[in-house]
Amino acid sequence: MLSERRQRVLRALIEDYIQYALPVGSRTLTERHRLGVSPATVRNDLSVLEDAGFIQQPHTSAGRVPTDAGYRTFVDELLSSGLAEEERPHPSMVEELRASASELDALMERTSAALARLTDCLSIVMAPSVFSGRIRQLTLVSLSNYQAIVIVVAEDGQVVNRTISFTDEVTCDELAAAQNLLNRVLVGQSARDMRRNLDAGTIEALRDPLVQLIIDEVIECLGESDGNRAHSLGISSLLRQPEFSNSKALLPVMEVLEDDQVLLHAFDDTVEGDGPVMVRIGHENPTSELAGVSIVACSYGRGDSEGVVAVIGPTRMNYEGAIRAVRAAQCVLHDE
Amino acid sequence: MLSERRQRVLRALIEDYIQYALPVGSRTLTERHRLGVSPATVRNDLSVLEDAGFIQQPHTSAGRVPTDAGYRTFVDELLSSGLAEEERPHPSMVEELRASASELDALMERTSAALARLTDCLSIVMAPSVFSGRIRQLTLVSLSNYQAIVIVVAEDGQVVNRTISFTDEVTCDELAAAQNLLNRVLVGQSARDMRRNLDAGTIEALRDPLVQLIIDEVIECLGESDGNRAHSLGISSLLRQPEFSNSKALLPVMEVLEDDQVLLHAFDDTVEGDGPVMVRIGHENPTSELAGVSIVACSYGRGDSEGVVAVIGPTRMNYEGAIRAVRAAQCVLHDE
DNA sequence: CGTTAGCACTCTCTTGACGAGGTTGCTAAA
DNA sequence: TTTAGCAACCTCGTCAAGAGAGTGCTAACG
Repeated sequence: MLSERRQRVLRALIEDYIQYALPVGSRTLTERHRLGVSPATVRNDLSVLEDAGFIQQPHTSAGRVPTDAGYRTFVDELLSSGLAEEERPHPSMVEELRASASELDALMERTSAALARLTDCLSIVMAPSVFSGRIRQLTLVSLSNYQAIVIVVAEDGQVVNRTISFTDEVTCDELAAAQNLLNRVLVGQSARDMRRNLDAGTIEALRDPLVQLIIDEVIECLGESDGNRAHSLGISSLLRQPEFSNSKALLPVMEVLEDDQVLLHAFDDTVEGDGPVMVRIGHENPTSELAGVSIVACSYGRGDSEGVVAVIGPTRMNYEGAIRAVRAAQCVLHDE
Repeated sequence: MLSERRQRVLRALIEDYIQYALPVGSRTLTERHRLGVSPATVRNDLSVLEDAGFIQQPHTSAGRVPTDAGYRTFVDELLSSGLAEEERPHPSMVEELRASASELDALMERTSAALARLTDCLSIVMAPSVFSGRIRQLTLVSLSNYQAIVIVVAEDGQVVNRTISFTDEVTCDELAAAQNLLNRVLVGQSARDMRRNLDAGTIEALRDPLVQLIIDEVIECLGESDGNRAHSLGISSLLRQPEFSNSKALLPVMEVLEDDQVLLHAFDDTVEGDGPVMVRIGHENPTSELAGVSIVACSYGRGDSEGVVAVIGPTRMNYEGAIRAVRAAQCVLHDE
């Protein structure tokens, strides 16, 4: 266990490094913080902290830099103390965003933009899963005798659509009949439910091939669209950070980000429910491509279908600000 | 006017520079191309080409590098000769993509991915404007007595939606009545038409405040969504290019790209109709942020509403490949 | 007159040396 | 346990020198 002073030293070092992005030495530390001890003492402490794995030197005779483990204790301390739940974060942001966007997509987009601006990080806002959410209504629109669009409105107001092609001619009347039937049977179910029922073969009416085709397409479409409803902004914010000034450092991150599949699963273990904020630091990330960045994320929404809001930045990010901002975004998106 | 040999020299230099990304000198040029003259002669030619503004030296005693004007003549030559229209580009790509995606959004996404991969550039695919396209059908879905979703299906199958809030209670019956009325009056019109008719006050039935509110929202929604339906992929491709190895060079480009407004207007002057490919090189771009990159773009679609497909890369991009790929994408997206 | 060879010149890039600046670890004293 | 002092270490910037690459110029050649 670290003595109280050594904790203070670690904390001071991390704060300085977050601010200046340069290795911090013992003298600088005593000058910038009222530690009440001499540089020599701090040097001893730094040596202990290094042995404990919280900090390291880029090379002999440079200052120290926090390790992932160092950030981890820093963040844990933050989360357990100063950043108490009761603090209402950025009330202006919440109001402003709520007022500006009447539609979920727009709200997500603006929230993402605000998040990127506030944190100087990349931000990601993923819509609640429409696959696990219930269906409110289903509409079929004929494009021709061989094509139609199926539009699904989810319980929470999200809308997804898909074009269906028929091998045989389908009249408008048949389409209307199918629409009525499907609405009677499917409303209130999720795609997950549908798949289960379909496998079980419970419902007699669904034997009709047209209806079956449409259901298949709906299920597939709902599944696919989960990956596509992510807004991400703030690459330019990342580019401004010194750790990404050589773009080689950014490449792995961008590769992950441009691959929907990876992105979709990057937050699988985000705590469920309107829960606490998850912070993953550097090598704590599941994929090696993300070993150089930290992710602050939490889910939002209620019940079956939850979205994710997250920021990604260098491990030297402002964790306090990021956690605050992500909490605020969670508020904004919660009961829209 | 340049002599035939000097044109060959210019072309050889540009091809080499595109390939190796290093300044090219006279000796290298004679070694890599069968120019049939000595380095000294090439030196004279290079001097002439430099005076004419087609190439420049990064510093005395380096090789030469093409200027924007140099690329311009190179591209004009390409467009007028080797890259004849009749050449069917990448037939496998067209087929593969067409088969894989039943929905416009998915097709755009995949086309964008293929384009980025093929060209090693950033690719942008923008959906046809739903603002200028005609409406096929309009659906209202009640969320509560004070909220509803309006879903607009465009003639070409695109679907956009928006949540509307009412100040006074609106029953399902009222909503249904409004839906019927709106479908009778609006189908076949574009948002542009609507605005005109609304201003003129031509149609008596539209005096109803609920109907009027909905129309307003529809028009606004269609206008806004034009900016949001862009798919862009390939940032990682750009990051791999040596000109963007220091990310400072990428920053202005990313800032433009993350600003929907700018992006929307970046292609305003793209030739209309299923027309030729537009190439804008470096400083030919309207905004100074894009002075370091080239854009190869063309529009696709027919009639009222056209989309745009484009790639953005360093001025040292493979113009031939990019033009081919953009044409192929135009084919893919044309009659979907 | 266009083309070519030769040569001096220029500029960058790399290398090595050197000093300045900053930080550490150690030791001995308070 | 804390502190002051000191030697050692490493990086970074500058500087000089040399290699390498390429140019421009001049004079000769067909």
